Amino acid sequence: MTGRRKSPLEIDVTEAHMCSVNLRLHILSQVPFFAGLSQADLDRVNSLFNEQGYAPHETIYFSGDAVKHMFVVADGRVRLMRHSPSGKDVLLDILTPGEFFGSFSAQGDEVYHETAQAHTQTCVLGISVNDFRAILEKNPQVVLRVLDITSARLQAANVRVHQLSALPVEGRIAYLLLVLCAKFGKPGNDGVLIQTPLARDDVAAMTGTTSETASRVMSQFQKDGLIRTGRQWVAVIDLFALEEIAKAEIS
Amino acid sequence: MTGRRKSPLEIDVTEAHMCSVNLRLHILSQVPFFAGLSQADLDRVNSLFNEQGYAPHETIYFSGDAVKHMFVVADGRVRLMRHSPSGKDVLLDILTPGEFFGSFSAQGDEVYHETAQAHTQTCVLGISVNDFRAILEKNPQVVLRVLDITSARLQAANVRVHQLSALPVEGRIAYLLLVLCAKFGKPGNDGVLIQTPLARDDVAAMTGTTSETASRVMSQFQKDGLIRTGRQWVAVIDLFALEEIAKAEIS
DNA sequence: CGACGAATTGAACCTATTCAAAGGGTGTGG
DNA sequence: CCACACCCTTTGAATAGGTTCAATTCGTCG
Repeated sequence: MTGRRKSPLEIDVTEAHMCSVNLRLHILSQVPFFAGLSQADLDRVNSLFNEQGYAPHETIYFSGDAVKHMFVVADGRVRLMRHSPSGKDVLLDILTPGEFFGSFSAQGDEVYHETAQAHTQTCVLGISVNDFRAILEKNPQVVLRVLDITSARLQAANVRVHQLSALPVEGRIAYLLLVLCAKFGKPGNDGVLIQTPLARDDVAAMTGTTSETASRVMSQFQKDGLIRTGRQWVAVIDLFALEEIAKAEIS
Repeated sequence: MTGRRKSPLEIDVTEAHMCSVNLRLHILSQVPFFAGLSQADLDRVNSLFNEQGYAPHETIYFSGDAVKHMFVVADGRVRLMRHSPSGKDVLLDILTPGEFFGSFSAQGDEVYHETAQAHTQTCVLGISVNDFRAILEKNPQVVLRVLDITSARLQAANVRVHQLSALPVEGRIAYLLLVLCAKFGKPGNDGVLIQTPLARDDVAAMTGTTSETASRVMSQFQKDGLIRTGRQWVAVIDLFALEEIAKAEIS
């Protein structure tokens, strides 16, 4: 019935998207900062989470909402974004199973600073900030891991600041494709497919440009044989060439 | 002898810039994540730090250097920056006494991802990453505080990404001045003086533009009576107007 | 005072945005 | 199974915002 589809993306068409208990435990054990816990601790932690399914474009929380939960992606893709009154939204990140979002500062923020939205069919595990803080206070190694992850994200954010400040659009898009490739890449027939829906709008919102410009740049990349792309999908063919473009700053 | 100076900035002209033992202890006790320690612990921590003086523009470490120390600013101002091959540097932050820099992920990065440079006469306290990690492992509350600070910085970095993506230069500079005002502002005769040397180049490097454009924008701000500015200094007069300009697009 | 570095200002140029219209893939409903 | 409608994508042309290069002015310190 979908034999006509040209898109190489594997899509998940489950209905009410709930995850099995097995999947839950598997996911939690894969979350980097719970990796060190014993099976017993893990079971206890698991019982503190409750799950929730979301359809594409459904909002998990809005920027400005009071902080109540910390979340882990169990299945699907979650978008983290910031809004502007002008309507020009910024896409901070696309999260994949095992990644967490929401509040994770120990102090506890008052409100969320970004909006979380289901990007695909999604199952999300949530834990109240109080419960999460209790886990942090009881398990010092967990805090250290959370700190590591937060540091890495700060790192990545600074790279992005650098690029937005110093690189032209071409370079920023080239770099973005490399990052997404490292995160979502599945080697396929020709090139590495970025296994997530990815519209020109998304690329634009992640690189601080417009969908038209993103389209122009990516069309050029395709003409030059660096990528293959279609509606909502991209596959990277020539990683090395993209690296060169991302690194090349107008001397 | 400096009666001819027009600059309202208070500058520090000490020679070899070393800080007294009293100052050291005072600074360390003010560092947010050592705030909870007992006097005895504080003394022990203090003995693990060694101090170092720097003249303006001296480099504390280079981006790419192997990570060996974590630092705390004791006196003066420190610049954190990233380089580009093109020479277009990005200024990530200007640090003030009590703030820390260098590596602080528990895992330990291999190399520094940014360059630290003295912005003024500066005294810096350094601790080896091993010693610092030992403190983290012994004092869980300290880790929680480090996590909070890191989260706050991630927060700020994301705001910057948002602005670079969605705001025109005018708005970004207006916002920067507000941030610097909150951090360095000293109320004075007319307006709030930003108590740190601040060249047009610096403003440009923090907002992703050129010094010429920064100059044009700030000249306009001055004409409109929003700020007073001279060589290497800025005082903010109309906070509210700047907020309006900065908010023009931000939620 | 004199010299150097910082700031200003002008004009040409260029990148990326904006507005607009046409072309294509996807999946739904007939 | 086809056809249509919807949304994503492409492409074009005009415009604006910022950069670049260059020349001048100004402030600060020796």
